[in-house]
Amino acid sequence: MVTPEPKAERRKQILEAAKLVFADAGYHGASINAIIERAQIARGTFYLYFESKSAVFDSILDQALADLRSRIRRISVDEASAHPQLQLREQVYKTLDYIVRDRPLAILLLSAGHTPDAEAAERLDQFYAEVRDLLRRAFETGIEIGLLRQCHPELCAAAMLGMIRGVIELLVRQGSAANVDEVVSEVLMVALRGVLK
Amino acid sequence: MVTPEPKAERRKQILEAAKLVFADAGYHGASINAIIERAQIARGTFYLYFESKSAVFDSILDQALADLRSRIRRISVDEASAHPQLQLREQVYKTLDYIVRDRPLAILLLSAGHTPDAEAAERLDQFYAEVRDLLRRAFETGIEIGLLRQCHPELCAAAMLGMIRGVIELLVRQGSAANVDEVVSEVLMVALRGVLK
Amino acid sequence: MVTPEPKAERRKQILEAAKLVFADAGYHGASINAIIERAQIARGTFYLYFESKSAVFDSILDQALADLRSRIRRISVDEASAHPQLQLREQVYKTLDYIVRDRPLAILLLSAGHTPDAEAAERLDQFYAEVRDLLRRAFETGIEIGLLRQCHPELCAAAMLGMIRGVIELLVRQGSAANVDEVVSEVLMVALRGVLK
Amino acid sequence: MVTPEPKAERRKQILEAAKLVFADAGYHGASINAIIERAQIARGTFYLYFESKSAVFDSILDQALADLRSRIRRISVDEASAHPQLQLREQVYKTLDYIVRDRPLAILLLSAGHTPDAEAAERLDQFYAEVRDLLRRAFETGIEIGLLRQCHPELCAAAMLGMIRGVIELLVRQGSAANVDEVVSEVLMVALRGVLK
DNA sequence: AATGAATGAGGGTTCATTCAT
DNA sequence: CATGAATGAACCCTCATTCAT
Repeated sequence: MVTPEPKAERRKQILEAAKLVFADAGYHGASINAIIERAQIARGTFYLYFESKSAVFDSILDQALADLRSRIRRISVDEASAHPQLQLREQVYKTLDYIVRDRPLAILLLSAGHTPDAEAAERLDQFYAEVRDLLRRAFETGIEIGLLRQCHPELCAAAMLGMIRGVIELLVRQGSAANVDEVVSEVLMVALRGVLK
Repeated sequence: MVTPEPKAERRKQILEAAKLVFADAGYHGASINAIIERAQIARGTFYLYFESKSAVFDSILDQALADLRSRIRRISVDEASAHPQLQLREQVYKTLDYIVRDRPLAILLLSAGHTPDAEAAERLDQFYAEVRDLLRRAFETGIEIGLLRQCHPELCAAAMLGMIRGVIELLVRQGSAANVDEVVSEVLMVALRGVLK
Repeated sequence: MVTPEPKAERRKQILEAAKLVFADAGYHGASINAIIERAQIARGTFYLYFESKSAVFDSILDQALADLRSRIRRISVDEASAHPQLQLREQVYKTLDYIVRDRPLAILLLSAGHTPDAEAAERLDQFYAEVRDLLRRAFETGIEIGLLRQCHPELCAAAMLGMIRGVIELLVRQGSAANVDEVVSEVLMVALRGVLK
Repeated sequence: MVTPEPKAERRKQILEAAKLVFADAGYHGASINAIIERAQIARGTFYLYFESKSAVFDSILDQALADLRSRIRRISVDEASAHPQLQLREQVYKTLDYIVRDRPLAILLLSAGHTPDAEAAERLDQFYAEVRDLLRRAFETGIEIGLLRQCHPELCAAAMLGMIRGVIELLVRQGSAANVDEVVSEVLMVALRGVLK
């Protein structure tokens, strides 16, 4: 064995192929046929590494959500931490960068809410709900400490999340020239002016 | 035949049933079976009024897009017209109101971009592109006449569109208590502060 | 429509084809392919009439068991009824005759206990258990009223049932020349001499 | 290698595992997977010892049939031999005992006639045919020498064989309390009274 | 001798579409 | 106009068998 873990390699190969197919065709439209053709493996081999079609999908999604979660956390307002806006900027940058670097993944994240794979849909919904909650609590704190104007936290959270998805779509679908740095700057500018006092 | 145009009636009946089913189950999950059961018609009758499954879907989408287009237009800045912000507010209100009033339609508009029905997806994409263009040109004009700060028009347009989709999702999916009026106010507040000088 | 109930006709046609295939190949070995080829119908048509492969099998079995049950009942010993041996003879004759007339059905009844269709297997087992119980109670009664010797009722019931299955197999599998009448006579002779006082 | 014939050991180990699996799940339901898991060997190893799934099955069956054949032979009526009924009793006892002691084997023998493994089915059929022939010839001889009544030899042979299978099933499937001794006595009683003059 | 990853034919089932009535 | 029985391509998945290591 030249490679250290050939089984893990194969798994990755299948995951990668599946991600492309899912991004291309959506969950339902992605046939096992298309996946194994892209991965250059036999039909049975697929089922050696994944229990079912939904299992691959879930695996892709779970990895992505774990990666995203590791990039997002509460912003601390104590003096020991960096300036809140810097923290925010860094998180948004890292998140956008991660997503945009992997085009198929981005498409998948934008569309996975509309899957017949109920479990996956729920998991993605839950992730978005988490992010929204994080944002909402951030807004509430900001209002309390007099940093933000009296905005509607839940509404603003939904709006911000929508904004982010909107610019991701721009970056990913259209061949917009804008780079991530520029996008983060503009989005934060709009967002902050929109809610700061 | 009692009604003057029985054919048109039947068509509508099918469209209505299909809209509900599509919203419930997504494009792929919506079976002709489910549609004809809801419409209380026979299998063959369906194909008397529509060429195919995608044809109904396209028809629903086209109607919605036409309705939406009729609610959206360039904002005029000549003195004879109302104040630009008032025009904007009215358009946003009418649009949101139209969408939110018809929950199945809203769900369909939010998800149609992720269908295997390529034609429909393209048409919706095109519609969103139109709106984005409209917004972009508005931003460009605003910057020219010194009303708006030096923002990135295309990016801001995408962000605004995303915001709107974000709040629609909030209104439609979650049972948020927020009413359309409130939502419009908050969204416009964020958006305008975000870009005004 | 020439035939009174074309749907029922089709159903019968499929049942008949399926019965032949099941008898030929056993439950597992019987493919939907083989069934539809024999029935000269398309793949989808099959599922128009039966939910699944096991549904056809169950249907065939249920019909057979119902037919058999209608031919078997407790033997009454009151004076108003015919002589017990005559009743017995008639029942055995009618049962054997019914089974042997339908060769595929007979094979199916002999083999259905060894199916992966658990529901069907249980139903057949239960039927055999019923028959065995009936026989056992008959033996018990016979001993009580001094008609039969002190035999082991359960054991004898199992033996009798086995005998019947044995001769059915002879009639059905081998091209034995023996006719049903002769078989019934011989079997009853052995059975009765075996247990009578 | 500690053991003198490791190959033979391994073979036995696989045969034992396979017998259990076949008895549990039937021929079709028994997967190579289940067999190698029970035998604690790798997939490829299985095919080192057996050509195919059917080859193991055949091997199991052949062994059983050889064992059974060694327990059954013509009953001699010359004066030098033991009384025919004693010979018969001993053979039936040894046979039943052998079968009932090995529950999986018994199940297999009862069901093997209904396998998709045509070769196995034929071999079992042939064995049953042999036994039936033996019985038939015994009956014919019995009638000739005036020991038995004028019964139908072939029919009676089939009936007797069925009886035996019936009581085996009782012993093996249901947890009947009856022991082999008791069963042999009762069966012989019924059988002999059924055919003796 | 032993392994287990890889194979692919074949299984049961669904569903958009057609067409004779 | 309306019907609904019939179609068959395409789906996901299983499992006996092979072969490079």
